[in-house]
Amino acid sequence: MMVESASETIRSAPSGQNGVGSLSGQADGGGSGAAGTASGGAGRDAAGVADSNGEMSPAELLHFQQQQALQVARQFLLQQASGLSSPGNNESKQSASAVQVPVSVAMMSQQMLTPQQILSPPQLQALLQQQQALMLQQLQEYYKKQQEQLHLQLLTQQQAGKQQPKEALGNKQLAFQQQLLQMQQLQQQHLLNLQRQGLVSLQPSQASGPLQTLPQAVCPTDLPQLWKGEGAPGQPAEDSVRQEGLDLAGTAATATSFASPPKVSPPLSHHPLPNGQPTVLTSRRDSSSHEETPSSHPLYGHGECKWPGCETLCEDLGQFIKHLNTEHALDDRSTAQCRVQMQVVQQLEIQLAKESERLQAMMAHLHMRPSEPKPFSQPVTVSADPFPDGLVHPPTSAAAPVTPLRPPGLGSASLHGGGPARRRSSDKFCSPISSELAQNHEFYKNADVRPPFTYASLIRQAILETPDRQLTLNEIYNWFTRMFAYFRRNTATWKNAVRHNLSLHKCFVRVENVKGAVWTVDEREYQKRRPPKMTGSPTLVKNMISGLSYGALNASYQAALAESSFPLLSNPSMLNPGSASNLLPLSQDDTGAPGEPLPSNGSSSPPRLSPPQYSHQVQVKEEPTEAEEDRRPGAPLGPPNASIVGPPEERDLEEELPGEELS
DNA sequence: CGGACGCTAAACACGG
DNA sequence: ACCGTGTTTAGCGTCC
Repeated sequence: MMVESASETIRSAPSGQNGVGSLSGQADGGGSGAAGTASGGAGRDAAGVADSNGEMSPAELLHFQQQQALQVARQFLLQQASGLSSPGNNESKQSASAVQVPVSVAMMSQQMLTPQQILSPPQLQALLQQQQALMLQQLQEYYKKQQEQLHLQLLTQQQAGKQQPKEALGNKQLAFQQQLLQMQQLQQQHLLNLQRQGLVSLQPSQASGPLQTLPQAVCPTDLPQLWKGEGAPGQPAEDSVRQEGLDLAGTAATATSFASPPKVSPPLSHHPLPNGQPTVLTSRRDSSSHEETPSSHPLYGHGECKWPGCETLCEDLGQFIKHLNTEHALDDRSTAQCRVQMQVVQQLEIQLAKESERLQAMMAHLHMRPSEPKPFSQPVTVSADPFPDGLVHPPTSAAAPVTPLRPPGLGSASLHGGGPARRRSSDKFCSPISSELAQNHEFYKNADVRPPFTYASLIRQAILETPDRQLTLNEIYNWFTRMFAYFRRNTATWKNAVRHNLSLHKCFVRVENVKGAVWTVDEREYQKRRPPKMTGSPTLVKNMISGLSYGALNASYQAALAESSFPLLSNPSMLNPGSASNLLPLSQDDTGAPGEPLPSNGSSSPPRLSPPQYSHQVQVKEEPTEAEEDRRPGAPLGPPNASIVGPPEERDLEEELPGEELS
């Protein structure tokens, strides 16, 4: 029964993932599928609105539409907020996720990940962070403005609405939040730009799609194409100019700028304001007052029309105006495009809200930890705990600013909920256990969730965290209970499992000690044991790749490597600060170097990667181990050495070395 | 399908 | 006799 439940849980995890993936997939599919009709449908839709409101002035119409859009956005927000983890109405969720997709590669990748690879919060964060860092450097200024604009808009347009609470963070938080948001936006936009650049050429065909699904699936990324697709020769009209005067114009401008590569500094004013307070007005004013030069119009820049998807070349402003009036008059198409643009903005707003939420969660996690109620009171205090509380505290927050967001939804972890088995999958991916652990330390500690690691991994972790790298069975038990709420129950079961694992795996060596017997880890064996499959596994690799983006891949991979060789290393954060220092040395030695625990602050934790088999690692480990053991006064670690040295172990014989062979 | 793994359960042996 | 520690074996499930 236990097994069953376990497998079930595990299964649930994957399904959840798939769910996400499917969502995105659907969104995508919707987009492409609708391609054929999208333009028509969308256009019609928009047209319908326009028609129905035909009596309104363009400005009013637009305003009206915008309001509607905002409302929708609000709804989305609410839905998202409420339905973050609850199965809610699929549609809304889908739309939400669809919206998210463009937001970050990480997220996207997450969706693509295999079930097992659900990015753990930290992992996700890591990815985000890395990406953000990258983008930040390049586009911070630029996007800052944009974000501000959105923010402003949002605030302005929403009557101090529901979002308030979120924004009601402390100043500090706000600042932090904004930064994060900006970064995220940067990243998002960067992606957009990249994609756009690559896709622009595709335009017509692709453009076709999404309008219809826009409300839900539209992602900024699609816009360019959308625009293009829709952008059939326009109908004559005369109000286009007026439109610009509307908020919408601002919106559109904003969106446009989003869509367009940063390099193309839109006349829009995106000159970075020092204080980062580019208001729509400001930008507008700037542009308008800018001068009479051709580039003074928000929609005009670099000699071309910036109307989404247009890019028509205009020699001067006059010509541009003319172009605007003719090509982008207040007609169905333009209206539709405006709508799209509004939606884009909405999406961004939604995203913003979402990210804000996330940030809050993060903040809460990082800063409120102390006050956080712990479901299970402090675990049994460990009698022989080397690191009393240490384990991760400070490091976690310090080292990983961006961390686990979710105790609630930890990727796979949460899924395991109660089931007993983490399965191989977990095993495979759990080598980076330290990272994962470090980052979700609090979560696991408090949540009755089965950690996605194998017993062997956990045991190893427990042992390695010790300065001496040796623990008595009881200490191991204590570590388990201390680190995981989950193990505060069913003691009989997991303890038995622990013992079983200790006995079963050669990587765990029992050493007679003065005060009894202690267990140590034979890294070499451990590495050996884990099939390098991970590395070799096409699937895994693929997943990794798909799941990781940009530098994340490297980082995570490195982390994985480091981890595999030595968990602690890769994640000093995992250790408590104090203890970390103690441990680090060891690990460093062992690892052979990772002195720097990945700047990623461990956040770069990769999805549970299986520990790559790195021969040298093994070696490294081996050595230290030996030496240590030998030298260790109180700790007689003879046995392990022997095996390491090369003594024929029964078990060893059985297993074939992957070739990582230390030598 | 089979092998490798992982998990749980359980039987046994030993020593305190 | 009981308990904690270790060792083994068996059955099952998952993944490749």
